[in-house]
Amino acid sequence: MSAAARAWVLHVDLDQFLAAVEVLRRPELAGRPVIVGGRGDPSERAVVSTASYEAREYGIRSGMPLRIAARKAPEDAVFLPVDFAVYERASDEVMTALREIEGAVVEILGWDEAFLGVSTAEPEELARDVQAHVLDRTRLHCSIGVGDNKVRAKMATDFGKPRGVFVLTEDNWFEVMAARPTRALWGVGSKVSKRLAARGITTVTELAAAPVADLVAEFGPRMGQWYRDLAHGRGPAVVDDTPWVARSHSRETTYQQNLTTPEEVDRAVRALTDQVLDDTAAEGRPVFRVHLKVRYAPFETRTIGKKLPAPTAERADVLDAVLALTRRLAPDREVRLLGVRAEMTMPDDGDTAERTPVRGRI
DNA sequence: TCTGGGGTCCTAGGACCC
DNA sequence: TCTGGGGTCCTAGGACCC
Repeated sequence: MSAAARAWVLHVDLDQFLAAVEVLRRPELAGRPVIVGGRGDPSERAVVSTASYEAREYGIRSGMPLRIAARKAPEDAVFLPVDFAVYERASDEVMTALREIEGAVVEILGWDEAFLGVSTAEPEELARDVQAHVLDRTRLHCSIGVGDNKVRAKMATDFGKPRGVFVLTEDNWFEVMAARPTRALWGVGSKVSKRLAARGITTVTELAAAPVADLVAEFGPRMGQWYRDLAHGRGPAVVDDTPWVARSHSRETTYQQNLTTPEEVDRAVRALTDQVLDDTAAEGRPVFRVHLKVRYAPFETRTIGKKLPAPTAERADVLDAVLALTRRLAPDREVRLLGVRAEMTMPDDGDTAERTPVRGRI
């Protein structure tokens, strides 16, 4: 007799998504090291968005500066610019294919990944069917993590790459994860892993055994509990397909030459603010808070923000607020990157209450 | 070796009230 | 004249994700 059907979470993640899409429209690139990033010019300040598996053999990774990638790349490597519109279309096709899976609830996480909520007795078999269906519809390969919740499904995917399926549940969680560094957990980044290490916690096992009171003291009530649960592989299991509504829009630019004068910074901020306001205006939603992100050369990032006196759709008001923030910047330091973000009021309540659903965090 | 651009959400601590 | 303690709300800044 076969196992009874039960609820599972599948995490679908496209393999080398950007590079794969580029190879689809340029078949002659198949088998060559393909590096997608920036404007495709490896002499510019930009980073690798996606490297094909062939490029990864040379140590090229996402997030690596293009200049470094160029140094590592072999002669037949191809550098390509990021082409948002094309990936957007490919992503839509993938999500459409996923929604064709009978009985699946689809929660989109990003361009190239989604959770599927399913009920089945044979989750691995279903995962293989999903891979075949996505390949049939889009000619793109994906890896799938199968879990008894979102955390385990998400973290399982890496073990299945490329083109594989991996199952991570309460039964094998510690067998797989115990000895790994805390940084391997989804949501533990470099800062948190360092703070944990300072308290003698370096592995998943150590975090799982840490007194929750200690973690709450260090990280606050919510995150302290969350990190401990994470180390046990515990997490939410409900997949939610409610359409996503953006909370904010932002624009960022890294300048090829640093900005050295307040006038240059001013001009740059005006241009970025205009672009952001085009995005918020397109949604017809007022702005209630603005942020300015600045990266001073060589690499110190600061974020400053300001809530507006009242939500407004008036460009001049928002621009004034952003320009006021720029006056708080160090006048004598060179600026390498500027970013402007506008948080928008939600359609209904006019404020930040009722923040569901959530994308980017489970 | 030198680090993108798009997002979401949490926490500390001050302000304010009783 | 000098001074409580506790709660809640709000603002600003930062950490993390793909």
